[in-house]
Amino acid sequence: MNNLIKYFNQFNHLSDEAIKAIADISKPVNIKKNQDLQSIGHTCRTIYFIKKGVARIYYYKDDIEITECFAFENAIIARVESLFTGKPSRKAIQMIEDSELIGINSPKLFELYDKFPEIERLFRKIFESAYVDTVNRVESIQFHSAEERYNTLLKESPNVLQRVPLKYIASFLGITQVSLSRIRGIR
Amino acid sequence: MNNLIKYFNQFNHLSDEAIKAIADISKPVNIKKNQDLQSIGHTCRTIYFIKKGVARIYYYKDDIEITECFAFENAIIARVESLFTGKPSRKAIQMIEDSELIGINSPKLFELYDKFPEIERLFRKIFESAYVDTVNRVESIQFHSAEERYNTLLKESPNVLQRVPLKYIASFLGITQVSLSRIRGIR
DNA sequence: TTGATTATTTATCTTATGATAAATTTTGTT
DNA sequence: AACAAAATTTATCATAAGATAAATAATCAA
Repeated sequence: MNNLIKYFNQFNHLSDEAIKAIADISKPVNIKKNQDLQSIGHTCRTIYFIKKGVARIYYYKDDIEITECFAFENAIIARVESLFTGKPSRKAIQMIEDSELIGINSPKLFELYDKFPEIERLFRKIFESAYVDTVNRVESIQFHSAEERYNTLLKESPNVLQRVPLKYIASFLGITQVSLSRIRGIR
Repeated sequence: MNNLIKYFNQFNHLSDEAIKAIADISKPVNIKKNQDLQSIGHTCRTIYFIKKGVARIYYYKDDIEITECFAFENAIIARVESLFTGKPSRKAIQMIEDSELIGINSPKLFELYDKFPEIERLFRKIFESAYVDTVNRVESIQFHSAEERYNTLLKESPNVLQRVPLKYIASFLGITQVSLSRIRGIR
């Protein structure tokens, strides 16, 4: 839990009582490389914190698999379009490496919001921050070339190449694997 | 305020006291067609509710103006990447028609969160919903052709063509005005 | 270690969109 | 109404990325 508490403190300080309440609805999850953590069609009822490993969210469009995003250590991952709507998700979360996570039961978490406004505030701030990241991502896709996006990714996550297969990176960038290979070949 | 309260109730019911507290930090704003509501370089300290009119958020990339999004009646608009970070925004909000808005002072709103958890919850839900919309927007840009995106926009906002110049729609779709004209010409 | 599978690169050809310029239409102002 | 300015369309040529196929490289399992 230690890293998780450190992560929380970046957003909002919690009382010991609140930390205990979250610990009570959390449990460790270990998962092997290439396994799905959550599968397509399943409604999101768990928010995960990544202690170790790399995650990606993916979905299918016309039978082609598309990676929506990656998440690394000391970050939270969830399919928010299901978490916040209660609808089944068309997306899955897969762990790209052998991974250790902490799963927080989200229906129980939302119940805690009533008793602990500090917990509601914490997650409000976490998701506001994730929202800002997503807004910035729209900007990066909307009017940057594939090559610019590739270079930006390398700058922001220098180790992504070591840890994530190129085929996943390609669809994340919005291009085919062949195009990515061409862009990489230029230099 | 009536429509605003109706809008709020979609997300979270508020007590009369909470409504009064929000009313006390809100004021009407009227603005002429094509005027900027908030300008580039200015830090977002107001959240707007649109009673009448159409808004867009825009910014510049390499001296080219890009429209990030539109907002119509009975919606909220704010430059969240500034609202939530406190940093000056590289973006502006412009009203595309003569408009009537309600401006809510955001520093004061955030202070209300301490006294009224119900208000914090309301805005948490409002922005969670906006976050989900943005996640869906990433998906629409990431792997759909310009023509698909145009058709989706028409389906989602059938009256956008009547109210918004095509040059704004083009950059919103991530293409040039000339390309949009070509796509429209096909049918 | 070997063979099979999967990932990545390279090559060729096609296509959607960009850049630029010019023509036309619409809108706004006097 | 008439002019000017702005928005939209049309045309031409250039280019980045898609589709497909095949070659090579890396990974995995027996």
